[in-house]
Amino acid sequence: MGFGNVSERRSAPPQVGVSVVILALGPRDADDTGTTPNAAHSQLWMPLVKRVRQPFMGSWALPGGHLRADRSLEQSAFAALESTTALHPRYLEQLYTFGDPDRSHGGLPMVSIVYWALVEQSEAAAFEDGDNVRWFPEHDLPQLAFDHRAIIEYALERLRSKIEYSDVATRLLGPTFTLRQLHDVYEAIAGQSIDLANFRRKMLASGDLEDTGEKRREGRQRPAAVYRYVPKEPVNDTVQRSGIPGSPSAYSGNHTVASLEPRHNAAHDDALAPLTPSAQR
Amino acid sequence: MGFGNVSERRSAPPQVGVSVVILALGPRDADDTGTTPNAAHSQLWMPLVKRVRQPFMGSWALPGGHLRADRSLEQSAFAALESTTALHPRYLEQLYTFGDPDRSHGGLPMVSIVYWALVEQSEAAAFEDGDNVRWFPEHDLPQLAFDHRAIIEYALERLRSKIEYSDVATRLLGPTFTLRQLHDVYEAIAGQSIDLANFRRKMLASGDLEDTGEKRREGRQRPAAVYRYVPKEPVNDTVQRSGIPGSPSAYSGNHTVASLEPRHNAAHDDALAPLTPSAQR
DNA sequence: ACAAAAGTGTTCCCGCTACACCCATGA
DNA sequence: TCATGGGTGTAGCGGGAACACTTTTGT
Repeated sequence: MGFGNVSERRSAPPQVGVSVVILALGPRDADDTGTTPNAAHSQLWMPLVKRVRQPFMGSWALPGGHLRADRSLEQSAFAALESTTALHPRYLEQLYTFGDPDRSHGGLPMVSIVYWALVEQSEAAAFEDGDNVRWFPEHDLPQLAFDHRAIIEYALERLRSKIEYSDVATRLLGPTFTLRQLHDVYEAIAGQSIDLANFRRKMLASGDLEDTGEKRREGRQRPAAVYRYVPKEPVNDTVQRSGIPGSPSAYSGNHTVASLEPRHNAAHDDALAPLTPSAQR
Repeated sequence: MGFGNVSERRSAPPQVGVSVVILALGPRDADDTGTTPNAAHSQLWMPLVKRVRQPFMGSWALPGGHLRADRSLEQSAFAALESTTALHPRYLEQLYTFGDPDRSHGGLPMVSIVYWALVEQSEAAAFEDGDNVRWFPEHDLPQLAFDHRAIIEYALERLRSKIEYSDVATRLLGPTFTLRQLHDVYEAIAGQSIDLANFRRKMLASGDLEDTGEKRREGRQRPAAVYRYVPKEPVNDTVQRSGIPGSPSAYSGNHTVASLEPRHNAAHDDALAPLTPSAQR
């Protein structure tokens, strides 16, 4: 392998890899343990892996993997996600590509194409921590390798903004949910209280929630109506090409079920949910 | 160099490069020539380069270049931009990273980290087309190589959304401008008419425009007040690390003046204006 | 019957739209 | 003095925030 001299190595292209920020809703009340002050609402958790080599050996880092020329970036991200955590995300979207020379801190210069994923609560709850993979709550992260701390912050920002004009919130829950559950998700992400009455009206007014007819009892009081996310947006499947954010390019492997999921309207910015199999706005 | 067998090549990492979508406001009325129907408002133009090799030889493509391990992605994007067009963008932001295996169409599998840039009108107007570099209007693009057409579409989408909560519009003009000029930009990007009276009020109400005291005559009637973009947002320069979207990591080279520019509030999505030298929001 | 959660009503305010209007300037 | 563009006024609509209220259920 080895490159020639220093200047050759400098003008050479850097290494490239994929990393994933995986987010899931934590259990409702882990705060009775006294660790967190008194979190009124739930929190987001994410799995991290322990580094076994320098630099940052022993620190925690985002799950990651390599790129392969015969796979899409999304597939590579998915592979990285699955290989370390065996989770099935309900949402997966490119976040940003990081490539600053000094982010490697002594390692090889590295360009990281970072994705972020949402996993539904139940699946995350079933996951057992191992020696080298452990879940951490958003507000109590350990020492992180490289610039991963900032990357996570950025992913959370993206989530916070995206919740306002897309269906990401529902991806942290199962396919059906009560308005209170959804409300909890919004509060967890926003980090502040939201008027329940107005929230409920706004959600129902959006027209994207369909009453399943079921009732579900969350606490031990009156059961709540159960809804499903079903956007009315007719889905315009027109000029989209593969590899383009709006168009998913379906996995070749058949991992990731949880597929026949809602489309959503891209009100504002960028990439949509590539996990969705059909093209969308 | 050559790789071994097919499967080795498949699992090998793909090539990586940078491309840039460069946008500038076109001249006010190129429509008298009869080419375009009767464009009420200005249009966006972008420079493209002609490909001189297969695949897509002879087609037009986005300006691009290589990555170097000793340069940030932004610097590489800037270099690519400057080497082909010698322009000085007033805005530069990462757009998306494309890496689908089949986007190469017979060439080597290629991951493209795409940036988009805004150039001020006057500079773009001064630019002379060459044999291999030519400006095209948004609504009359030629045959494009690879998935570049879709990439451009995506960049335009991003611009359209970003105009609503950031200062990108001003980056298509000089450092100072009249409200009418700004209005034109908005119409060009939105592609539709916007009530001037309300527009003016909204802009002024935002508090980000400062009256310079000057007057400027655009047509040959009453001169208009000249404004400067000066966001009030106090700029929180806190925990930002280099390589992270919000933090610019200033060019090592000193190209790109046009630097002491406004910060803006990141209302919604993702990367801010990395051209801005000071950290923001 | 009481507590807790589900779900509804009502009021106020603010921002955006539409469109009418007045003012400054040069030909 | 008239045309053109700069700039202001105003009435109405609609969505969100605040918060009081009713209904359903389990203990």
